[in-house]
Amino acid sequence: MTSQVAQAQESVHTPGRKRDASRDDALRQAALEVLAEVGYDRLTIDAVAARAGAGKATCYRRWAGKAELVVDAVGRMKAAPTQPDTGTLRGDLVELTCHFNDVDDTFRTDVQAGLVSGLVHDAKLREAFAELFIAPRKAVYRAVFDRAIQRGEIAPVPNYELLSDIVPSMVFHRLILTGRPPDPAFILTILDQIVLPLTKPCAQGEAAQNPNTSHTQTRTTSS
Amino acid sequence: MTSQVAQAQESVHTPGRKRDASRDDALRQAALEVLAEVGYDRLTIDAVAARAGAGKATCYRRWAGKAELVVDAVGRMKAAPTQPDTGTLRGDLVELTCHFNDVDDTFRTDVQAGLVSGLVHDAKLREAFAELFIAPRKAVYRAVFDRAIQRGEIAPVPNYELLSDIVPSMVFHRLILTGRPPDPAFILTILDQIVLPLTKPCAQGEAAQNPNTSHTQTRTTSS
DNA sequence: CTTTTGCGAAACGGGCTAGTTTCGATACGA
DNA sequence: TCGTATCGAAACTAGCCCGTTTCGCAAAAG
Repeated sequence: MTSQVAQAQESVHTPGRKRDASRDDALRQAALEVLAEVGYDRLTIDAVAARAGAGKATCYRRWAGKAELVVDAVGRMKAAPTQPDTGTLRGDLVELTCHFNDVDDTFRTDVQAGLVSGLVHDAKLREAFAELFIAPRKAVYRAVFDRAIQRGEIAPVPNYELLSDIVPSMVFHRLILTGRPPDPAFILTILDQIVLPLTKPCAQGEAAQNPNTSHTQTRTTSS
Repeated sequence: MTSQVAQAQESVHTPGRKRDASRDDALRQAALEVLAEVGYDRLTIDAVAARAGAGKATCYRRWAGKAELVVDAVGRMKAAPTQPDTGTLRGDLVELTCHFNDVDDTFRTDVQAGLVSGLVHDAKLREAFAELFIAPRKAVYRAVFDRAIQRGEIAPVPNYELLSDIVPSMVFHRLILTGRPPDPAFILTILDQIVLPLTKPCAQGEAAQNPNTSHTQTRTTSS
């Protein structure tokens, strides 16, 4: 973006001290930590620079401002890697959701929650978030469902994209509204009571439309 | 809360000019509008007072600060009233979700989105939000499901609370991450492909556990 | 009329933040 | 060695916001 980048790549003539690449990483890491702790809108360049043990000038020499720094830092976070293959759909989903929501490693969750306050206003941040968190998640979910289908474990699901959004949506909802980090038991409940039942052939999309052809089997009295 | 309230109710002796009740409403309404437009953390008392055509002193004479004003204003919003009774579960849910998410009236949605930036940090605001938005929603959902059960339309659902969170969660997720207001088609898709299928008896909670006893009936070939 | 309070408007002090600039020290190339 | 660019640190300008206070005026009670 800035002129320094072009100079660094095109090493025409480079007098003077070289830029310390370790400062880039330190600042990015500090930005992620501050982001996780106080959220996007309360993140200040001063706090990031201080945590990195760097001067503000060093920071502004690399990024134009807060938005660019955060987007770059979030963008370079190690994307969720594990493509689980436990042999069962449930096993894959459990590992997947627990990993994506980082039940064990709270840092990624905190970063995600910290970004929320910025997502509302900043469209650029929203794009970066969608590309860096949502898109890879969707891809992994697709692979897991496809493997289960090829395995013959479930019938083909036309709406895997919808299914793969259930857990993240409900965890996100819970996180913002209650302020509590994702609970493994909560995730398992969603999986066992919502997602997995929907993969059964009897519940494939053909709902309602004719609500009066119902099953009048159970009343409030004893069955 | 403040001493003025006690004085107003207990009219012992009230010298001087009376407080203009219309200023309360004007300030609350202005607060909601600013909240919907710029969000909680970017809301300033100055902006609210200016929009209400009032002085800041008038505002601070009634509320201690930003948090109290917003909580009071949100709390006095007309709560979702319509207890739908269309005769079918699907009809009730459609009316319910579309109303709660205000497909037609975007103001309530904007207020909700505007609150998000404050929910992350402010626990008090989170409690108010939960009490004023979540609790009544949950109650209405419960009534709708209960009526469907009594009607014999569906089997008793032990997890109505979980089911009633699906639509709001996914709409919320979509709202924050894409920035787009809730789409009626999206809501209908969730209802018909997720919520309603789960009310069928074959999909009642007993999922997975034994993934190998699967139903190897349907392959990718024609059924 | 006088007193007391509410009203809108404006100003003020204190605090926080962004982004720039300065300073002495350090590292690199010519 | 000399020039240049980076480094951390700090000072600095400018702006925004909060919460309080002041001011002139309007209304209600004695």
